[in-house]
Amino acid sequence: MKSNLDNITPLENLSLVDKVEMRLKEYFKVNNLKIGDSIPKELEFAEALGVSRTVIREALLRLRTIGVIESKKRKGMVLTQPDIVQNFEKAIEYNLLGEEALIDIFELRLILEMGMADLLFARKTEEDIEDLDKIVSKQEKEENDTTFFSLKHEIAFHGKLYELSNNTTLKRFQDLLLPVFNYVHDNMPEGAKDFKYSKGEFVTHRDLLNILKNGDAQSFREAMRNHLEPHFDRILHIVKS
Amino acid sequence: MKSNLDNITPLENLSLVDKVEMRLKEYFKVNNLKIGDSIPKELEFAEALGVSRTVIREALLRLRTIGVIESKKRKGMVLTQPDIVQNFEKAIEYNLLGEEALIDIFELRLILEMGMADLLFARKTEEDIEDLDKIVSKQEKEENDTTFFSLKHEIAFHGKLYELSNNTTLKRFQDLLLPVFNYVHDNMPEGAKDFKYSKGEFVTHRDLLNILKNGDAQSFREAMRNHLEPHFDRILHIVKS
DNA sequence: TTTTGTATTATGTTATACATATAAAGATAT
DNA sequence: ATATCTTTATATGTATAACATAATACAAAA
Repeated sequence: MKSNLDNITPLENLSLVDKVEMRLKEYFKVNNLKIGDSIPKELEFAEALGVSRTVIREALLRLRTIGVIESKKRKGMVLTQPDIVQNFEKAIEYNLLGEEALIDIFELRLILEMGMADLLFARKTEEDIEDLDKIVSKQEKEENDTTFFSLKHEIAFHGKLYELSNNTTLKRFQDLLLPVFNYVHDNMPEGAKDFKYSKGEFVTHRDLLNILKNGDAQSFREAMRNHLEPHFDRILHIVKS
Repeated sequence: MKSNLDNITPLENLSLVDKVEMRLKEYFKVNNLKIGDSIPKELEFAEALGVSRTVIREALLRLRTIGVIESKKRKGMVLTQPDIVQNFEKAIEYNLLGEEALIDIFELRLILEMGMADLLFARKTEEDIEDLDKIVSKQEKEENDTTFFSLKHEIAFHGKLYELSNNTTLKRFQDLLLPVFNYVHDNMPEGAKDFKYSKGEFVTHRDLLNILKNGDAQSFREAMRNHLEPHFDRILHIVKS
């Protein structure tokens, strides 16, 4: 007789709260509840499901934590549109992300900047261009004065690009990715600023802006690729565990 | 006497749990706790902060929900690496995302696919190419047989691309974005399949694969842009509210 | 009509007791 | 001495009951 433990499944080890949460999710689905709809009060759920109010509260608290419901005293609880970025944000606040996750996120940001060219060209407005112009001009002036490279301008320019995309989720995403970006930037090895660009010259924010004015998405992409080359160069040579 | 309510600020309206959560976060920071470290038990926190165990539990539950801590009976609680994608995932499961958020996410996916070319070329292996080849061959065969366009192949191919990136976060991200992608795809207006490509011809998966074999990142980007043109075309003409 | 007080109600908080899983120590067998 | 089986202590999980608090509705007063 051959023993095979692959065919035997462990009996589910779910807590009551886990089960209640599943039931709640099912309840929302079956009743086709939408944003703004209110749900029964805790005691009613407790009675209906035959568990204590404590368990119901814990399950509901989970939902509140991920932003699916909101509760108000006396009024009860209503379904809300979850803020998908917010949870991300909270998790990051605790500074518990490992090296690998940080690298992943850093890469993610490079990917986003490379990929959003089409959106920029489709959504840009005259005002946006003017704003960008101001940002670039200010940078040029200050850098002339101080010969000091400031992350501030970096953030202002690239942040504005995300704004141009007119994609709220994307923009908020980058807001949240900024600290990570800074972290990796700060831990940059010495001499990284003397980076040798393969094409010989560096694409500046001014260059990018000009392309945004008169060029097309494709040339913007390649210019951005050059602009980000030092970062790409560093990242692409990291061997992940 | 002129009454002016601008100079009076509302006193903060935080719940006890809110405050406790802040204290906990501070506690982690001050003690410089890292992943794997264990934290005091509920009763100790309760006593130290002078609140009931319930409140502590609710605050800790929030942390557990976003994946910052894990708890085991008798053992206590330990800090864990938060799974940043998981929270995203949970929020989406409740089908409460509004039209605008869905569009944002759909755009995000297009951006990712456009932006990851460099990563693909830096990380691709012989095996990856072989796998992709199998996927494409299978698709070609089945489509010849049935003349039936299947999302299955679409998912297999593009999913594999994400895998190539060797970026776990990115890959998991697209896993989670798939349902949204399908949703938008399913709600595609009739006739979208007869889309007229601006350059006259359609870049197939086979074409992309060949570029991945012998070409470079830049040409891959432009090929991908063509491949995704119907999606871009649709998205870029949506006027957001 | 507007303001102010009052009752009501659902969530927020406290307290206490018990259930349950499990790590750790101790006992037993090999 | 090692392995396996019991026991025990313990921190989280669940239940119950009571009270606090804030927001709402509604009545009373100005």
